[in-house]
Amino acid sequence: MPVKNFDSDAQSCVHAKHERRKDARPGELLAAALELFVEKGFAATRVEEVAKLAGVSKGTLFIYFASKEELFKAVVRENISGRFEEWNAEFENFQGSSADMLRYCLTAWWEHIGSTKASGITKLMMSEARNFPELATFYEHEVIQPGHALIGRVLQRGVDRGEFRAIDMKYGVYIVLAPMLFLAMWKHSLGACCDAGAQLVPEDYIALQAETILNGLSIRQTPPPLSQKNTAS
Amino acid sequence: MPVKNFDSDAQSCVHAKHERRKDARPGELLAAALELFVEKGFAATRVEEVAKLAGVSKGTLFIYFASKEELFKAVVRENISGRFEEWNAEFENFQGSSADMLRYCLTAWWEHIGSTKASGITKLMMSEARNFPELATFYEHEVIQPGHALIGRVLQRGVDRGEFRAIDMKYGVYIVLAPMLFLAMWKHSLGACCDAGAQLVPEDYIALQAETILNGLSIRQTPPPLSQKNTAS
Amino acid sequence: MPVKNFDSDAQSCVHAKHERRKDARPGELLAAALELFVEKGFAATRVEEVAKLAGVSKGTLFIYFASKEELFKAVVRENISGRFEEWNAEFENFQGSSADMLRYCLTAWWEHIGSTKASGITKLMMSEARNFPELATFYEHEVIQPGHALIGRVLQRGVDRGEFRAIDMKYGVYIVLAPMLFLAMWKHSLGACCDAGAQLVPEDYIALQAETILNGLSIRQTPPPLSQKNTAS
Amino acid sequence: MPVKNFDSDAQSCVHAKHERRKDARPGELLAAALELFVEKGFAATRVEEVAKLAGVSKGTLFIYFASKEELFKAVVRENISGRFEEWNAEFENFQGSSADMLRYCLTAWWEHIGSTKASGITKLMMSEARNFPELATFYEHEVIQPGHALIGRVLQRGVDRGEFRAIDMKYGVYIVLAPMLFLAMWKHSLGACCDAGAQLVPEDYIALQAETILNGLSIRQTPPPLSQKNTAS
DNA sequence: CATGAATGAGCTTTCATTCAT
DNA sequence: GATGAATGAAAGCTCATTCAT
Repeated sequence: MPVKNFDSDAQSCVHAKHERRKDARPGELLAAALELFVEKGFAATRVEEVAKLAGVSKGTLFIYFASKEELFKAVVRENISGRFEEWNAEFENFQGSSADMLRYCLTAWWEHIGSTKASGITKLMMSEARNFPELATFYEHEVIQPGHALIGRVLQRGVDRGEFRAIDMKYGVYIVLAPMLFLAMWKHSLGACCDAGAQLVPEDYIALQAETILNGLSIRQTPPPLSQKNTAS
Repeated sequence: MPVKNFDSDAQSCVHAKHERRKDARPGELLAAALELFVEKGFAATRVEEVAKLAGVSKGTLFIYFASKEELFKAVVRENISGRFEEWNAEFENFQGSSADMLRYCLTAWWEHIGSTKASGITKLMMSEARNFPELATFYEHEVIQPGHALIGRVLQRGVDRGEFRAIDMKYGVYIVLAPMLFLAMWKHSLGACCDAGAQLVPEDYIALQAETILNGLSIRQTPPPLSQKNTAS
Repeated sequence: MPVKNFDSDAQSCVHAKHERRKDARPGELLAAALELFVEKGFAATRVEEVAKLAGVSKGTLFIYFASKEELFKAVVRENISGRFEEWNAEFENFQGSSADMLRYCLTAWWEHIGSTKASGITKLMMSEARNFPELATFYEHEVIQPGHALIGRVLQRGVDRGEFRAIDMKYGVYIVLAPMLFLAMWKHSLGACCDAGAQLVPEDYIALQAETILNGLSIRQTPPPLSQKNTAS
Repeated sequence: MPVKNFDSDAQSCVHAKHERRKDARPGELLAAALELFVEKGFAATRVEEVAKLAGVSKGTLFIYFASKEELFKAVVRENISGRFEEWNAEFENFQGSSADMLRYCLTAWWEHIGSTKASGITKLMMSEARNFPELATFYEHEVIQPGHALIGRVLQRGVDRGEFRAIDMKYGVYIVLAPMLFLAMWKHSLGACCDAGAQLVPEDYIALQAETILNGLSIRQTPPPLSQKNTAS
C-alpha cells in the first residue's frame, strides 16, 4: 500500500531539531493522519497529535497541507491510488474456474487491502462521508464504481460459463463486497476494542465466507422450496 | 422504535399548552441526538444543534444530560433496549423450516431495526466505538453477544434438523450478520450521499442475500470440487 | 457621537459573572475596539484586549461580531452614521457671511468630530484603507463624497456672493479639509506620544488655520505680484 | 532617494555574476520593506514578503536585521537621513522674496520627498508611532523639530521683511505643514485605493495650496471685519 | 554567506458548559 | 424548570525566528 512506502525506517535515525527531510514528510504525515483519523475520526483527531505521531511540530504539518481538511482529502486520495488497472489486468489473464477466481479475489483483497492500513479508509469513508460530500463523490468514482465493476465482471464470468447461477448483478456484487467491507470496518472499530472482535481470525472468516458464497452462487440440482409464511405446522 | 418508548405516555398528561410534553423532552432530545450523531458523528455534532432540533434551548439539554458524552451514551443505551427477550421467545415458538426462520429474521430485522433510526446505532458504534470503550463493552454485552447467540441458535437449529450444513458457528453468524450490518452502515454513510447508494433498494438487497445465504448454507448433493490454485489451464 | 451613547455608566454597576446586558454589549465592544484600533492599528490589536476593555470575555465578542474583520467594519460604520443630512440642513438655514459659515464649520467639526473618538476613524481609515478596499469604498461614499460636497457648497456660496475668490473647487475643498484631517490624524498618532504634539492646543490651531484660510480665500485689493524664479531682492 | 545611498556604490565591486551586489542586499531589503510597510502597515506585512520582494530568502533578511522591529526601525531611520543641513544651507543662500521661498519649499518638498517613497515614512509614522515610542522620539528629533524650525525660519523671514503678517509661529508652521503632510498620507492610503483620490494631481493641489497660503499670510490692505456670530451680510 | 525546512508562541475562533434571570 | 448570555479551555492556523546544510 502506498502508505507503506513512507514509514520505512523513519525511526532509525536520530532527529536533530532542524533536520531536513522534506520529501519524506508528506508520507509520514499521511500515515500518521490515516492512523489517527481511522482510530478517532476526523473531528476528534487534533492536528497536533498527527504532527506528533509523524515526529514533527504542528507548524510543519501546515507547510505540507493547507488545512486539516486538505490533509484528510490527501489521506483518502493517497490510499486509493488506482490499483484497479492492475486488478483488471489480472482478471483478463486469469486461467481457472470462476470459483477459484473469486477465492483469489477475496484472498488477494485481504492480503493487499484488508490487512493493511488501507482498510482504514473504508471505515473512514463510512464514518465521514456525509461530512465530506466532495470526497464521497471522489471515492465513489475512484473506488466504488471500479470495485463494483470488477466484482461484477468476475460474477458475470461465472454466470456466462455456467458456473454461477444467474443473479441481478446490481445486488449481486454485494454478496461478495458486504462481507469484506464489514470485516474491514469491524476490524477498525469494535473489533479493535471488544472481546468478541479480538477473537476473530480474518483468514478463517474469509475462508468460510468464500465457501458459503460460492455454495450460494452455485447452481443447485434441487432448488430449495419457495417458502410460504410460516408454512409447516 | 425504542425512542418512542420515551414519548409514548407523554400524551397522557394534560397541562397548559405551553407546558405540554414536559416529560417528553428527554425523548425528543435523544431522538434529535441520534439523528445528528448518526449523520455527522459525535464530535462534529454540536449540542446546540441537537437542542434546536429538539425544539429546546441549549441550557435545557444540560438539565437532562450532564454532558455531551452522557447524552451520547444515553442515545446508544436507549436505542438498544433489550429486544432480545422478545426475539428469543419468538425463536422458541417458531414453527417452520429453518430457511423460513432465517428469512423471517432478515425481514423482521429490516422492519424493526434496519429501516428505522435504530440502524443508525450500528453506524454510530462503528464510528465511535474506539472513543467510547465503556460503550463498546456495553454494546458488546447488550447487542453483539445476544445477537450472535440468537443467530447462532437459528443456524444451529438448521444444522441440527439437517437443513443447513455444519459450520463453525463462531464465524457462521457473520454469514448472516455481515450483509445486514453492512447495509445498515451503508445506508447511513455513502448510501445517503452518493449515486451508487441511492439506487439500492434494501428489500431487494435483502431478498437476494437471503436466497444466496440459504443456498450457501444448504447441503449440496454434489459438493463443489475443492479448488487447487489455478487448477485448470 | 454614536459611540458615546454606550459608554455611559457601564463602570458604575458591579458585574456578576453571567450578567446579561445584551443590548449594551455591541456598543461597549465597538467603543473598546475603536479605541484600540485607533491606538495600535487593526492587526496589532488582539480581540482579547478589546473584550477585556469592554469588560467581557473573548468568547462574548464573537457572539456579537462574527469575526475580527466584521468588528472592524462595524466600528467604521457605527461612527459614520449620516451626520451629513443634519449638516446640509444647517447649511441651508445659515444666515450670515460665508466667512462666519466657514468658521462655524471648523468649530463645529472640532466640537462634534475632531475632539471626540470619532476622529479616530480618520486615522484608522488612513492606516488601514489599503487592507480593506471594501471599507475604503464604503468610506468614500459615506464620508468623503458628502464631506467634499458640503465643503464645496460652503466655498461656492462664498464665491457666488463675492466673498471668496474663485477657485477650482476640486482642489479648493482641501484648503479646508487638509488642516482638519491632519489635526485628527496627528492627535491620534505622534500628537499622542511626542512632546511636540503634546503642546498643541487644537482650538488655537483651528483659530489660526481659520483666519489664514479666510484671508487666503479673500479677494485682495492688490494681488501679490506674480513671482519670477529667484527674483532679485 | 535615501535608500539609494545604500546601493550607490554597489556597482563598484566586480565579482562573479552570482555574487554581484552582495553589499546591496540591506538596501534592497529596506526598499522592499518600506514599500510593503507603507502599503500594508507593520503588523500586516510578513517578513517573507519583504524578502521575496527583495529577491532573497527569509533567512537572509535576518542576517542583516535582528528582528522585524529592527527592520522597521532601520527603514524609518534610513529614510529620514538628515537632509536638513543641506536645506538650511539653501535657506541661508536663498535670494528672493519670502513668497518665492515658500513656493520653492513646497515644490522642492514634493520633488524630493512627497513624490518619492520617502513620503511613505510620513504615513508609516502616523500609523505606527504609538506602537514604536522610541521611533516616535527619534522621528520627532530628526524630522519634526528640524522641519518645524526650518519652516518657522522661512515664515519668520517673511514676517521680519514685512512680507507676511505676524503669526504665532508655534501654530503657524502647520499652515504650511498640514496640507503637505496630509497630501503625503492621502497618497499612501485612500488616495491609493479610491476614486476620489485617484483624480487628485499633486502638482495642482500644491499650486492652489501655495497661493492660498501666501494669500492667507499676506498683509491685507483692509483686514476682513471681525465676525460676530451670524452677522447680517 | 545564503537557504528554506522546521519550530512553537501566539492569535483567532469554536463550542461545551454554567448560571442569573 | 427553561432560557440564552456569558465563559474559557481547546483547537486550527500563522508567521517571526532559528539553524543545519
